[in-house]
Amino acid sequence: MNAEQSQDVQFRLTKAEKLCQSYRVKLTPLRKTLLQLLYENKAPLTAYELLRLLRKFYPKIEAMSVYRILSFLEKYHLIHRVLSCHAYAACNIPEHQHHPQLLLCEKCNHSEEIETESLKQAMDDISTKYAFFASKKPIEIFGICQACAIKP
Amino acid sequence: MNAEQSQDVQFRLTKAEKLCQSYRVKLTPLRKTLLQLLYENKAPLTAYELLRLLRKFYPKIEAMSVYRILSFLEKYHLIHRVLSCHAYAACNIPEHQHHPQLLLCEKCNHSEEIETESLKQAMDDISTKYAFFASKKPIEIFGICQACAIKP
DNA sequence: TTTTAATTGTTATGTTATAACATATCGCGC
DNA sequence: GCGCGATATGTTATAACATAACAATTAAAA
Repeated sequence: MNAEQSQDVQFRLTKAEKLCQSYRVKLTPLRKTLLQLLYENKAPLTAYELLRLLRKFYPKIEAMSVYRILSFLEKYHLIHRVLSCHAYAACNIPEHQHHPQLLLCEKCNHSEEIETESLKQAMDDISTKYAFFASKKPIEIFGICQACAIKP
Repeated sequence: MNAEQSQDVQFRLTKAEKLCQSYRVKLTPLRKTLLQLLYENKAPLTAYELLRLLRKFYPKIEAMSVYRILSFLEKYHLIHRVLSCHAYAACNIPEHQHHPQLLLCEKCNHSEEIETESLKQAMDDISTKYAFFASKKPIEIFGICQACAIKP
């Protein structure tokens, strides 16, 4: 990770801290470390991948704790649970609630959070047409990202 | 299940048989029974739910066989794998390949396969805007269906 | 009829997720 | 500082989902 990226991670962590303060909840060291791991990874990480990574800092941590932390972070919109790949991705815009839209690359596993107006519009159309009240669980779109498409 | 529904199941099974014939593959009794179970259920069923149901007819069947049959049926577009709930739903329009759009009710678990032009359009927009080549894995939209919304 | 491919059986194990209860730590009123 | 409740984490067990590897059987082609 280069200096710019590392700075970005720090910036996002600070933002997360402030958000937690505003919610009157605590971003404990454990929670912060896990969040940092997600910030440092473009690809969503599974609970057990996070477990292995966390053990470098907290050798005795168990799966249960990881799941608890993930629940906490999800509750405060700091991460998205990516249902389709049993994994968890950092949220890019935790400061306002939204219906997340995720592009998931099937080759490199990277996830990109997007905000596309026509997709929002489509959701509205569906609500109307089918009287279906969509929740805010991420819409997961699979495919091949540009970087992977141009690779040999 | 009433007579009309039962007739519909038979109709879809016949259609599935014909499709398999056209693909030169076999819809064996085991595969057909599993498919029928999915046709008879509005809600997607998990592999292990299917296992329990199948054992009424094939008492000695194991999980592995269920997964194999599910792979087969998915390969020939007869069912969709619903990633988010580890479950499998019958496809409504197996005769032509498409990018499935699923409405999943969080209360009653029913799934409805829809075809909404604006959602298709949104996918095209995203392809263009992000140079992202979407695959045909189902788009899963969560929420509350009309029937559940009006219930007490 | 032989031989080849497809299907199904069997056992073992890997992966993801939660339940239930114990212990520790923090913040607050006193 | 002390006791108390709330929050956070530790610990163990187990449920739920999924695949690997190899054996046996059945169907179809040569």
